Amino acid sequence: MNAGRTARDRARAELTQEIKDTARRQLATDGAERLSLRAVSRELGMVSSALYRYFPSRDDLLTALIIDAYDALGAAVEKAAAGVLGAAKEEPAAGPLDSAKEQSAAAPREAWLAACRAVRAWARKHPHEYALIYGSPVPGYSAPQSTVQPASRVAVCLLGVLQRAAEAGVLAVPEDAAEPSETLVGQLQPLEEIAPGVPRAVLLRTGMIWAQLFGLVSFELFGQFVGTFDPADELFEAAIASHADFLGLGERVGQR
Amino acid sequence: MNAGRTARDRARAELTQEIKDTARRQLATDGAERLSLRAVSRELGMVSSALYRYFPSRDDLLTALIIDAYDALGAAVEKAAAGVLGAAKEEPAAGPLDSAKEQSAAAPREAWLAACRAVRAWARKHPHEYALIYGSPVPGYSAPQSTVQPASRVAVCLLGVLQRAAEAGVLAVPEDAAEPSETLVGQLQPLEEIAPGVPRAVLLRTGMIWAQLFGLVSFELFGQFVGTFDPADELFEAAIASHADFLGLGERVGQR
DNA sequence: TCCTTGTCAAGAGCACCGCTCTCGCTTTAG
DNA sequence: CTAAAGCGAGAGCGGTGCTCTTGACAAGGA
Repeated sequence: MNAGRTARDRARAELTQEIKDTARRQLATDGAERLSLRAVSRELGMVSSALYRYFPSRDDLLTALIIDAYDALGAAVEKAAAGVLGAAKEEPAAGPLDSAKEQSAAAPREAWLAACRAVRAWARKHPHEYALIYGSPVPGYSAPQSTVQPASRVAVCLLGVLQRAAEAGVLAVPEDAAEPSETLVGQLQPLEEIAPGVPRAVLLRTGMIWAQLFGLVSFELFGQFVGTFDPADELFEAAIASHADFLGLGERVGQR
Repeated sequence: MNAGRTARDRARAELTQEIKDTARRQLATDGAERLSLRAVSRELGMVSSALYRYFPSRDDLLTALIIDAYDALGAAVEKAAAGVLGAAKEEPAAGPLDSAKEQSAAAPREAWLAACRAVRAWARKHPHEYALIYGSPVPGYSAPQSTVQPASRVAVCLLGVLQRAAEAGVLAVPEDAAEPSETLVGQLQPLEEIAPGVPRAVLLRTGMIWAQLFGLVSFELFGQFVGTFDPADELFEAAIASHADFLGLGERVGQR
């Protein structure tokens, strides 16, 4: 990490980070639209043109912030899921066998719920960064290829939880789930590669739930709930519980 | 409508509409962020300052466009739902009694699905206007009170479909639906006033589904599905079908 | 009929924006 | 040691939202 060979390299890396930090701070106070290179450079005590040595354009700075945001959210969600799964894994011999089996059955569901809660918590903590990545895309701006890998981290993490559940044998394929059509099977291919072993019907449902999870968070954050579900805590809890049921992550195995 | 008393009033109304139309066109091509008063005035052949006689600021123009967008979407959804409900109402004596009853049972579900499809269709047809109302909120801008009524049109329409279903006795309260907590009952109050007769458990689920529906549309429109559910038609159909089941709008009454 | 009153488009101007180019200076690499 | 590359500063271009002033014009009362 500190492998900046020359002093110039180190200075450059530091200043690049400093620019991103100040930009992120301005993002939090004024929003993405009002983020201005000139204001950032002013706050840093340098002239605006010097900033172009580090980011070729305003959009490139935004792209860097977008990638950072995806990564931060992904890390938060991964940590939350791993926390539950790891904890359940570390104490397998705590109680009698029966209780241990129950625990390992409940762990994936709890990990799923924890991941969903982490998405909401991170979004509420960094609303402008969330808006940057899950709000309307910037007009002329089209997300460069470099964003797709960080962007997929949350989805990959959620799929990982389901795969763990499938491996542990606690993923009950919902009985009323229709087998996906031919077209859908093709579209599910990427998901299948990420989480082999998860039934296609569940993968399809994961696709829906994935989008819908962010729908809930976005509605809360963007103010669509004011007047009704203003603190959306309970609505969110009810929703992600029903999601877990819908995916076959029920603690009551086989139900529904 | 054409009650513009003086010629001046009429000219003013016309020009106001013309400004909105031009702005909407620019919105469709360049996005909200790049919408510029100067460009609008240039296209209209007037000087930029003259535009401030009609809209006190850029944000006010945006507000007008937002309200128009909410109204257009609301009208499209209402039309789609009414089309199904009206059609089912007009031919009650087409077949034998048994068939007629089946039809009236299926109508609310079809109306629900039609409304959801109308949301998606309108969004795909007017992506920038959709982004304006369901994307990230403009930074410093907070939605004025005048937007909340148009904003609620879609939700009211969806609730209306459910109420019709409840009145027709084809809304099967899902058996595994938990009764809302005290807090939630309070939050559901506004929904209850809009759609009296719909069970609270269903109202709660409607709140979730409402947000989740727009989550699906947003993910598709904002490019989150590229690489997987690229034409999202089938995913969307599967999702809204599961929504209808979830709400108790099943054609298979009582199931699930 | 004239004259007041209010509305209008136009223009100049302010402060800000993204971005480009040139100019010296310093650090690096050969 | 020298040439090249990287660096910050400054000037400048065309664009933006917005304000203020000015003069033309139409409507309505005396």
